[in-house]
Amino acid sequence: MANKSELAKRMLKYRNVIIKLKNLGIVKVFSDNIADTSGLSSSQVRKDFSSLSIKGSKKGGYQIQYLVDRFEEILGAKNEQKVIIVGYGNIGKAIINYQNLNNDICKIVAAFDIDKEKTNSGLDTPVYHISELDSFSKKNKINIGIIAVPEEVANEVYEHMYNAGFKGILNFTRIHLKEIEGITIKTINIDLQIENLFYLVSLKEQSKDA
Amino acid sequence: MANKSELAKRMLKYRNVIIKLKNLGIVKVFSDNIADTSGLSSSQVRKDFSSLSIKGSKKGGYQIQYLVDRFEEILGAKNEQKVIIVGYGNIGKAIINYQNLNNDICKIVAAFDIDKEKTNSGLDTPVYHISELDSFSKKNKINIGIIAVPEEVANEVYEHMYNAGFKGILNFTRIHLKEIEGITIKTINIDLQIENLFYLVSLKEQSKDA
DNA sequence: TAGATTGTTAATCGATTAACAATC
DNA sequence: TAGATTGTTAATCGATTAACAATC
Repeated sequence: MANKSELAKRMLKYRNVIIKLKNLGIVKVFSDNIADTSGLSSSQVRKDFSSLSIKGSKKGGYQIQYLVDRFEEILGAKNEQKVIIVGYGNIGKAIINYQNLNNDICKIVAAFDIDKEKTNSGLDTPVYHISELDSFSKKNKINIGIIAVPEEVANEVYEHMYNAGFKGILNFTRIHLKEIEGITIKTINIDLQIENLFYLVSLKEQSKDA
Repeated sequence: MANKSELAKRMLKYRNVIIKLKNLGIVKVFSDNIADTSGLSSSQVRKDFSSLSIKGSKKGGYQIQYLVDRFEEILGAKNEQKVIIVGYGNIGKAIINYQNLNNDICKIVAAFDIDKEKTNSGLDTPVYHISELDSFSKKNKINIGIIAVPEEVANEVYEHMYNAGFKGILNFTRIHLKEIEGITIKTINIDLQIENLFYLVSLKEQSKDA
């Protein structure tokens, strides 16, 4: 289960790293180089490449341009995609700011909120009332969205989006959204990560004292 | 390796979920309830609780107040902690906005940037020149920081913070920062998550067509 | 008692790593 | 050739799950 998702994550890492190496003017790389820059083991790099039918030459390593091409082929050309966000509170706004800057991966083309006071179609990222979500996403063929609403309504919004035909959701709330057949969910829980960091650091400090 | 970190992550999840259940007025829970709300299996909940010496009663489940107390004991009281952020560009600003809102976990008390034009000690979150990082963090006993600088300088900033005695780093760049003895790193790569989501969704759509 | 749930052990599952033959 | 690196298989490692005895 974690399988596909983890490999996919590594694939994206590989592509990013490879593009960076190419930009540095490097022409060929060894599994070791890629391992170092991506924080993985060389065994894993070779294993993944092998499973993706990416060929290297013994002794010669991998041609960087070939890698770039292969990954583009496998992952699809990297063209900007459109997403919408539900929830135009402070967090929603912060995400919009974060995302729409120096980012060629995706663009948040609209926000939706239940509060009519917040709607404003004159902004760079227009804000519509939630009741317009279905028609907007259908019209613009958008099926991936971000949830940045208060926890209490996260599941409700999730269901709404599911019914509206969304296929992918990026969840910024602390609530666990149960994955239903036909929809993929990713959760980014920044608070949890920070808490986790604090906890791990405190653990280390304790064990050092002991 | 992933071990400790994964368990820690689940522990934080447990605490969050348990507090929510308590706030709903629930008095006792079964491993099943916790599994559902946290997206884990009941086996795992029982196993984790067991390894944390958290006792339930057969048939009676777990007393919620007891759970709250135990987790507080284990994880430490949840009091706000201070962090700083390096990088006061758009992303840094977005993170500051995100973090300092409705969040009792941590507070970003200062930002640092190399650009003197950006320094401004009059803001809610004051911005200082990077040269003041060492003295500020020492004076305020801060050893956890966020990196939100351009990729090219991420490793440089990382080294700087390491030398300044930082113990934990939350990395918002796409660069892999190699963990050194004595410092813990968490990376939050929002772009990668979104890319990943797009990729997984497209995979599913393809397999459906086939 | 009958039914339900914990606590724990054993089985499974899968991911990662080690190792090395093939070979450039 | 000698040395180095891939590609792949086998071994390891650990995490998750299943199952069930204990027991409330």
